[in-house]
Amino acid sequence: MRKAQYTMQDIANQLGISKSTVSRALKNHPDISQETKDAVNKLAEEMDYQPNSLALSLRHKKSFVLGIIVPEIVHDFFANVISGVQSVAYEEGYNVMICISNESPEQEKVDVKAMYSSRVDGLLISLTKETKDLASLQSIINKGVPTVMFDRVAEELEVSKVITDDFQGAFMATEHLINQGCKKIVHLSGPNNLAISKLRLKGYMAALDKNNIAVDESLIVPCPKGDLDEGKEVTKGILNSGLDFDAIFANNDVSAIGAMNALKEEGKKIPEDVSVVGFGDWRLSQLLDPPLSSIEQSGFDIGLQAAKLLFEQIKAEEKDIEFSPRTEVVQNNLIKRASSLH
Amino acid sequence: MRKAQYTMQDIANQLGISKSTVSRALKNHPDISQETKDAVNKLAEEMDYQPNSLALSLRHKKSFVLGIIVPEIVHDFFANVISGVQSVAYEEGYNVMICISNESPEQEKVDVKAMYSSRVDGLLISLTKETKDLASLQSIINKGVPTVMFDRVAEELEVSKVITDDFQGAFMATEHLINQGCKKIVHLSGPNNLAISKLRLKGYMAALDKNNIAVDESLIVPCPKGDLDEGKEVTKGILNSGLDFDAIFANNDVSAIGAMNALKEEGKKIPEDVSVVGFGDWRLSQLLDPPLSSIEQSGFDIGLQAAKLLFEQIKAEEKDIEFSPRTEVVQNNLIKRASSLH
DNA sequence: TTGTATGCGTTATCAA
DNA sequence: TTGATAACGCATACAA
Repeated sequence: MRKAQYTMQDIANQLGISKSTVSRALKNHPDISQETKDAVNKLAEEMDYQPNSLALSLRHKKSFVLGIIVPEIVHDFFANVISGVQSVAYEEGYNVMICISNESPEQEKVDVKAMYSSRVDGLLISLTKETKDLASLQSIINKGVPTVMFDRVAEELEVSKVITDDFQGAFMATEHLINQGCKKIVHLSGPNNLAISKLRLKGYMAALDKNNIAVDESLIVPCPKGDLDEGKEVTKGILNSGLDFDAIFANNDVSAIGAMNALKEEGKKIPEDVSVVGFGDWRLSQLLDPPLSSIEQSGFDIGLQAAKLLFEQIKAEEKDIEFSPRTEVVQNNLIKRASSLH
Repeated sequence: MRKAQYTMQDIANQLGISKSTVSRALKNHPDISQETKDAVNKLAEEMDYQPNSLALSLRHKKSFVLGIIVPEIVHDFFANVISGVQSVAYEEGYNVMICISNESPEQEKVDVKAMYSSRVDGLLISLTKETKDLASLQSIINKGVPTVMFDRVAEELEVSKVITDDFQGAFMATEHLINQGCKKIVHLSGPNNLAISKLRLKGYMAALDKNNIAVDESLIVPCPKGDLDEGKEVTKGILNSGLDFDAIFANNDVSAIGAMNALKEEGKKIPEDVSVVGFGDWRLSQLLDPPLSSIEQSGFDIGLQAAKLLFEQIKAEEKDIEFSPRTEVVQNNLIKRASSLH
């Protein structure tokens, strides 16, 4: 049977004082005599007394818990986000409660309600791919729970958001290739309907433009599925078509790997014959042979920024200051190839 | 300013009834008239009333929260464990609170205390690599919090544990190679002082033994560091030494990739010339070219088993039944190579 | 310097 | 069928 927890009342009884004195002694209240404090602290130590956060939270209407809802967790990006959030939460003395919506909008709704029931002091959320109904999220926002969306955000909600800079990342990747001397850069582009695909394409074109390289439409090859086989096939296709190119900037990390595999099979050397850069988030870039340059969507930084933004809001609210939602754009990082650049 | 939350008292006031009636109506208590129930439910719906779990927890001395402490989260294995735990927790109507000890024993202690302060109904923990002092963990166990350790467990604690079957996994990997016709199987072995290395080596030897293949000591090559370069160098070394072999079973996934890279550089075909199997946990096995067979330490299953074991214990305790700690061993899975086996 | 009383939101016991 | 009250563990306004 689970032992009853020790409470302040227990300490008070043993010492023959009142529980409010114990309460004050434990938090080093100036009114309490050193003598009493010492006695209380000593006994608390002996009994291994641990305060009950639940009672505290109820009392203060503040749980010191942050909620985070992610679509999946077995994914470096989201794992990194959580890691970033945790690091900020720790500093602030907060705990983190996690829900995984599993890409299910229904689960997501349940999660949002659970977060409110747990009275989290703030909520971080990245939406499911299929989330349409924002009612439950809107509802928790209406209830005044500070909320920050990240990565997969909903434009229509008036909350702070943290997103990656897709344009800038693509720009960096492309310019990185240009700086290596590449002039005919293939872009494996993503689905046209996705905002991120468009932004990455724009970044690619902007970099070319800045460096006075004309955009060649035939170098922009769609890779909508973004899987390994597609990347491989598409790359073999352009190799066989005789298209002249000296680099590939892939919209997607998996497409990039597919492309690398195709290049190697066709006897091309990387990066001597063709340089490849991918856009994505995966620590295994360095396990590939040769290692792949990549534009990393820094999940950690996103988590960091999102959590900081959330705390700004939480603190503003505590002080009853108005807080205007804003959107932070997190810079991407170019993970340099381990081998030398040509 | 954060709006005040609605409480049962608010519903009661508006309806001119008492809060206890509201409480009963909301949980469909048989004593309450249908009329009242309908009125209460309707108003609760309108006000978007959400019960306060904190008050509930305090009242019931039960938080419906599971705590999980992992050394890191940006790691497929632990991410999978969390995923497995979540799936069980959801079914039981529990939430999950996560702490990341970041491989720091100090942080771990803080986390354990935080978990107790939050009055989690159960704790899952995988230790830091350097954890020596188990006092805080012992303390929370003494307080009667159901606890299950997984993967990195401490022998000396009398709690349930869930671990992977290293012997069986290595046995499977080796027999998989034998079944493909391999007879001279190199084993890239891990650090001698680690229990898992020994178990994997024993599994390798047992499989050979069962299949009447003599153990050749020269085929057992140490790869203590387990990094990419080591795997590559060691493999090149054995290739240059003229050692005759037709397969590699690597103790570690990264060593396996290093080995593959070396083989490819030396013009060996995989799996035609040499078959490779790794021991580890990484979804990218299928992104490699060729995809690598691997013995997967199923983090998800570990999480599943650990959580189930934990709930068994929680429920036994609620019913005041005594519960004896036990250790579950989770079977590994062999992820088959996508290409055909020879 | 310390004690008493009250409330946080909920449920359960006992009356009505 | 409903209401009043106490209790969960803690902090604080007010008394002493």
